[in-house]
Amino acid sequence: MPLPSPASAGLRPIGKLAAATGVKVPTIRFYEEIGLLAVPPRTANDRRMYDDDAERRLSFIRHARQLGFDLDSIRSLLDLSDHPDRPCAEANAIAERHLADVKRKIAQLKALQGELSRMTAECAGGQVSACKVIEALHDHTASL
Amino acid sequence: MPLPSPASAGLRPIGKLAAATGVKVPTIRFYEEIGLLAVPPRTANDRRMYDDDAERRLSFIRHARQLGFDLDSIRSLLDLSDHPDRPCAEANAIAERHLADVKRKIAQLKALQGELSRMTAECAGGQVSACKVIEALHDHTASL
DNA sequence: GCTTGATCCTCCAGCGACTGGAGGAGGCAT
DNA sequence: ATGCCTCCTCCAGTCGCTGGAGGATCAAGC
Repeated sequence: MPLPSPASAGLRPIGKLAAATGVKVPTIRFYEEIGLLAVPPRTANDRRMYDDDAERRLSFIRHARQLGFDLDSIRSLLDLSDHPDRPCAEANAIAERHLADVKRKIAQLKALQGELSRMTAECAGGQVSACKVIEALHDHTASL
Repeated sequence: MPLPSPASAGLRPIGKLAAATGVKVPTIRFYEEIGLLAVPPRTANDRRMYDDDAERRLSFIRHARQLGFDLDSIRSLLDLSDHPDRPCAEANAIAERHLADVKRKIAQLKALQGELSRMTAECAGGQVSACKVIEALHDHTASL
């Protein structure tokens, strides 16, 4: 047996957790601060020690963030994940709401893309006084 | 003649400017604070008074914001707009950089859209324990 | 002239989701 | 024992606003 510390199976410090999950150290502390991640046990010298469960939870958060969910939604999703007996309608609703958001943003960005393409395409590269980009921005009749 | 105030042709207070441009009053003050909008003259009682030029400048900023330019880019674009003799290459570069950014974001969001669609489509509406949404978030092999 | 309500002023805190730095203590490897 | 790495806390900054407190002033109606 390695050490007589209390049930220290596979505990790692915050840096290892960060490396394992791809979440930066300050971000992990931030998640703890806002109550998204449980307060972990500490060593005698105040170092946070994390188990596999914490890693799973953090990975969950990371995936959700990569998918663009905001932290409040993730809070709800984690809560649901902790209660497998509850109906999954709420999880679905959160995901679909987010999907609708994403679609809306795509539409918006495509409109921007169109505008910007037109602006840059028309610019022949002379002086600012003839610049279509600057002109378009001065134009009151912007089609947005 | 209306008033003997010094050359007060078409000056309006901040609220009128806000109404005319669609930019909120605190935002106008914010733009002034960060040096994007020139410090306007004040009345004896400290009220800011704006002329047509200020309105044109603010409209320019607003259009640029609607097109998604960040304030630093807008600062540069305004600067260029003030110097019609300069070549417009820089303006073009700013617009094209932004366009590339927009395209990148669209691609990213489309990937998200795909992921989210798949997740929600597969969910049959039972319990959380069988929820594809929650499952996908727990899954380590997220395809992003 | 007086009252009422709108507008203006300054200052400051907050949003979301982190990010990074200062300043210091502790741990690990040679 | 040396030296570097990691950890700790606290705090300020990012971006582009937004809104509120608390107070002064204006314009219009009566």
